[in-house]
Amino acid sequence: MKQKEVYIPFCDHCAVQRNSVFKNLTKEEIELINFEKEFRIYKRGDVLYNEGSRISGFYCVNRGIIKVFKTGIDGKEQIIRFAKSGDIIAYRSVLSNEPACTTAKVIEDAGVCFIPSGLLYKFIKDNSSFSMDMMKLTCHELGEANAYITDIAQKTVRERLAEIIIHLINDFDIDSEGYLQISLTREELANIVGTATESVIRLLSEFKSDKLIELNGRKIKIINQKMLEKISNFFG
Amino acid sequence: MKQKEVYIPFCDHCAVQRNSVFKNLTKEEIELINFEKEFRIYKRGDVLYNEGSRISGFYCVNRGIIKVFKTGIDGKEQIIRFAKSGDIIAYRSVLSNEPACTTAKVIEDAGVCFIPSGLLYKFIKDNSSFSMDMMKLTCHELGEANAYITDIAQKTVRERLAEIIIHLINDFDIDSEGYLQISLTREELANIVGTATESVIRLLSEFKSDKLIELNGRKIKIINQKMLEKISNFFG
DNA sequence: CGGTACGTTGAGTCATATCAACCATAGTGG
DNA sequence: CCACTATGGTTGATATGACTCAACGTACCG
Repeated sequence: MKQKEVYIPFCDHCAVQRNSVFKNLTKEEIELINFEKEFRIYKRGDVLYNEGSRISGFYCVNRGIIKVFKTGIDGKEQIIRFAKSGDIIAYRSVLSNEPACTTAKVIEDAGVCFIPSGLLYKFIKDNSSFSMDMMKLTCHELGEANAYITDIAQKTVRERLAEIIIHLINDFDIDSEGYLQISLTREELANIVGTATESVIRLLSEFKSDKLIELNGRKIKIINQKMLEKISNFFG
Repeated sequence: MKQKEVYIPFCDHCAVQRNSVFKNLTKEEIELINFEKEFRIYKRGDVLYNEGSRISGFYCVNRGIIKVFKTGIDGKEQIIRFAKSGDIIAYRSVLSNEPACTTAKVIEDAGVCFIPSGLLYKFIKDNSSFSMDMMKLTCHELGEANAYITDIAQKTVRERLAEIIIHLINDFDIDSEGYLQISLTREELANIVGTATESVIRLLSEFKSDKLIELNGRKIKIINQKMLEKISNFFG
């Protein structure tokens, strides 16, 4: 992990602007993060932390994409969420004071700030607006988790795959040519949907012959989003 | 809903003792809840609030059992959690300031205190210990939701049913004769596991012939918990 | 006594998992 | 430079878990 001329982001040009969870911190508090944080650079495949480990802080993603997953029986990953620029991860373990219930692994080369737990506790204690924002964030995530439980329990793999594609569009956008701005292996897609890799492959090529998407390796081009939404039964 | 001589519980004899999320509130704050809360009595089948509605407060269960569920496609319920004495529900919607993402319905006749949102906001603002406890609660629930996503995505119905039974034992205990202290319809069981009613029926009678449980209507007697744990692949 | 909700069982079907073989690509080391 | 290996992608054949549909039993309730 050579780091030649690493540009370390300053918090006050970074998180605050983005309407992030830090938006209600005071100048002094931001300055404190800026002082105590540790900027780290990761490459694809690097692990930020492992399921079961105790962590002494949380992470704020500056750039890149991280996948957050649980490891199920016989090692199969279940991807719980992705984190991208502006998102924080591992705060759940810090706040519930439990070992990490997930592993975080880099999907696209990333720059991440590590912020010690102490600061999180301090801000929650001192700054009730921040406290409220954190609560809002957590509760929102809980709501999404509940929705996902229902989906996974009730929808078919086909519906779920379509829905995941819609979610990825919402979270990562598509470029001017219609290409989804995140590329995942078929296995990773399977590990979000909760199915076998082969099923994802088959369904993707089904979507392709139905002219809903086009495929170029890992790049997915969205042709008919409306129809995908219809298939997914998803109204969000 | 006739209420003759309703005994309204006093908060200081109630929640605080129980090592609940309210344990770090001051005497004055507890008194405030006691003053502003509204005690309500519900019978089996009554609905506390509906998915999609805006709610102006949250609920603290004094006695009884409530099921909290989302309604999926063609009206099939997905039970997310149960709430019993000492548990609070609907706080998620209040804190995230979103409409309720679940419906809450009574399973066993219940007494419930309704506490207006304002108090929750106030306590989070004024009392950082409480704020931290709420955060801990939410984050813990989020961890459980994540675990459940993984289970539902990766385990078979058989494994999940066994696991649910174990969870129910942990949450609701068994009486001196080994009977699980919560009784659910087969359909409700199916709506936790995320499967069809018929599948639950078949698997339960399978468990019965394997001498893992005995069945008396809705009452489930636990014979071989160890084996159920083994089947469920659950280590918690 | 009929009605409604719940429980049970059997039979047939289908979506999805599993297993296996094969190809493409890229990185590695001798 | 070429085998060698690992990783990811694809396709086909086969197996099966779980759902659906349907019929029927049971029990409680007004």
